[in-house]
Amino acid sequence: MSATIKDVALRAGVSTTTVSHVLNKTRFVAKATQERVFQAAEALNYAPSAVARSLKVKNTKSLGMLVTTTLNPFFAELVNEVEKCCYREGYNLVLCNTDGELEKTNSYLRMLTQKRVDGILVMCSAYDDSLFSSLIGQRNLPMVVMDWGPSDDYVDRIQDNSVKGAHLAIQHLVEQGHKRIAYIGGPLTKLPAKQRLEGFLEAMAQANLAIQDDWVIESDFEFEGGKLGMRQLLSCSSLPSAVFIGNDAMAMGAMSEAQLSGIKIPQQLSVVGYDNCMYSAYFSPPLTTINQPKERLAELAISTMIERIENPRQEGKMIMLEPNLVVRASVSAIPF
Amino acid sequence: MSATIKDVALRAGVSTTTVSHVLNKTRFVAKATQERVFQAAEALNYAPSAVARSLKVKNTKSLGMLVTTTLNPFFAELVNEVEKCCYREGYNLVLCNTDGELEKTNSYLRMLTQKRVDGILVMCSAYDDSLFSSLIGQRNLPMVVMDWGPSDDYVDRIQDNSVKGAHLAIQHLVEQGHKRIAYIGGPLTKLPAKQRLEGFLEAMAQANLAIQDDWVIESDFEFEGGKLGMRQLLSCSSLPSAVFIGNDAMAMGAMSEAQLSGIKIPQQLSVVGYDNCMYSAYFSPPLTTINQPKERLAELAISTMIERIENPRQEGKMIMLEPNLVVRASVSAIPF
DNA sequence: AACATCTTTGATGGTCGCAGACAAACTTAT
DNA sequence: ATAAGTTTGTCTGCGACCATCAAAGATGTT
Repeated sequence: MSATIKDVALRAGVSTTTVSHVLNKTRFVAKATQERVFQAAEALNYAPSAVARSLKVKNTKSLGMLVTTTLNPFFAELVNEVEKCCYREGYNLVLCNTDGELEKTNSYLRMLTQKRVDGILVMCSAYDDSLFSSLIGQRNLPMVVMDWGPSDDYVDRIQDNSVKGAHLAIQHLVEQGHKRIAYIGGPLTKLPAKQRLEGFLEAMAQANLAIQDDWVIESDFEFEGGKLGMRQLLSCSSLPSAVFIGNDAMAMGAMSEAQLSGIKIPQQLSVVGYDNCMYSAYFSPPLTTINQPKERLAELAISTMIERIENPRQEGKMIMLEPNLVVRASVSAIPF
Repeated sequence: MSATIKDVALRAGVSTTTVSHVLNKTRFVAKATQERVFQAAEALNYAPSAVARSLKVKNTKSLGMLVTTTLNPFFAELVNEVEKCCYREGYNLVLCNTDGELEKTNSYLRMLTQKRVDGILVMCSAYDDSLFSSLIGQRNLPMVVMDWGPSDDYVDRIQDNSVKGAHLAIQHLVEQGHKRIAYIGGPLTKLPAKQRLEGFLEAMAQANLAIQDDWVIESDFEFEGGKLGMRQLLSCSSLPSAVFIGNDAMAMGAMSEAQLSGIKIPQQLSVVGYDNCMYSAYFSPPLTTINQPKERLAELAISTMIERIENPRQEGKMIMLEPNLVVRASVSAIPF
């Protein structure tokens, strides 16, 4: 099969120790000897076995990432950023889509544990108890969970401030003169969905605006869910002048549905999304939305992870990220 | 740290061999003994070390995937399908975005080799010679490359039939009465871009339609590239009645730009995309596009991969996938 | 010149956790 | 008592790292 360190040593006429040392630059070796080693390695197309190495040094330089689904553009962008950070830090990323299935999640958790990844990034944004208990079984393994909060002192948590994000959205609409505002959100089993609804409710109350019951709709954070949500909204006896939508994917579905029904955005209906996915700048019209700092999120996740890997005994940190409003063209001002 | 097989053996009062055998069901062990082993494993929270195992059995049950960027929705969807297949087959997927950088690609190639992944899926769709030579250095490693064709007999290749896809698109436009057709394509350093252009040219010729030079635009397969491409197209002295766009991401950018300029789609301008990404159904209007069978692509890639892993000596296969047209609402018929 | 001491460089063998070839112990049958 | 079957154990090696040891060369001392 592939050459081992022994083969290289043999060919270079030195000991394996020497080979190891020149390859890892772990102590001084005579120039000439180094040269011989390099040549031998080259000739044999030698690639040191990370698995043997890992067995000895007890780390694998790989991280697992548990994510609901990368089909959602927000997650896709986040994974992209995480991958970039991992690469920069010399880690490999093993991608695990849970598809929201407990069994798949558990199975992956088991695999990752056995493969001895150095840590696990969790981005499932569900606060389901059963998942939770799966996770704590792995307590020994460094973990940072984003967008979700098992109240455990030994995992690090990173959260976007979703209730603030919702406030920002509503404030913007109010400033533009909107009073009749609807909401299409994600499934309440997910923390961000819950928080965004909460923020919506709060902000509406703060602005002294009435909330019409059939104008707050729970959907699923997917394209199709947005479409369905909008259809439901359009079937109401009276229509709002604006709608805040829990994420950009649903916003896209919703806008498509509205426009198919002949509704002009933003003239007849304003919409604000959430996430600021890349493509939301290319909607027709470009979407006004709440930005989640994905790059920052990924960076924090990885740096926190690495800190924890290097110092496993420290207490769990909790990091809060601040969203901000990105104004584009999907909200119109209402004249008084 | 974590318990080893030895600890389990000790606690269960048996040899490590027995533990190994009951855990792997690799030979008969008396019921009672099994029970003791399971209990011991449970009590110690034992998770067998896949790294030690891999060292011994010489496989890692993980695959590497080299992909330009998962920011592109098409790749994101493909990766998603690939991940599903991997999971089903008991493999882990390590995600490697090359971002089109040779250095990153090489670095990842090295890492994957050292980590002893069982195979590498390549989806860079560049036919750059330098990348090519990086790859053949890894000749020993099972590889299936999609969307790209290093003419090497020892790697498997899967291609979508992009020239046919382009034909389909143009035929559809022609059938709807279009004669003035433009094209915005991807960078010609990528094979699919090249093939789609080729198909466009062929199909136009077949339909006896003239090709206006400034109506064929080379862009970059990104959202923004589509936008820029459309801007360029709109600056032409005369406008086409339809445009075929090399992928859905660019189609989105292009449509957004056109609509921002007050152009009605499809009334004033028809557009056909390529890829049939999930979200293209939610454009305004929903996009007529060429479907690439992503699920099938992923399945073929993985099954081919596994075949090759099990039988490394076989000759390289070449598999061609057929695209098909998905009609939605972005093309209008032109009355004669 | 001969010996001691220090420095530079190379070799040896144990270890990580597991699998599996080989074989031993213990039953039961003949 | 021997053969055949059942159940379990011993031992080596996978490929790298590393602490320890050893040899050779350099320098100093008498």
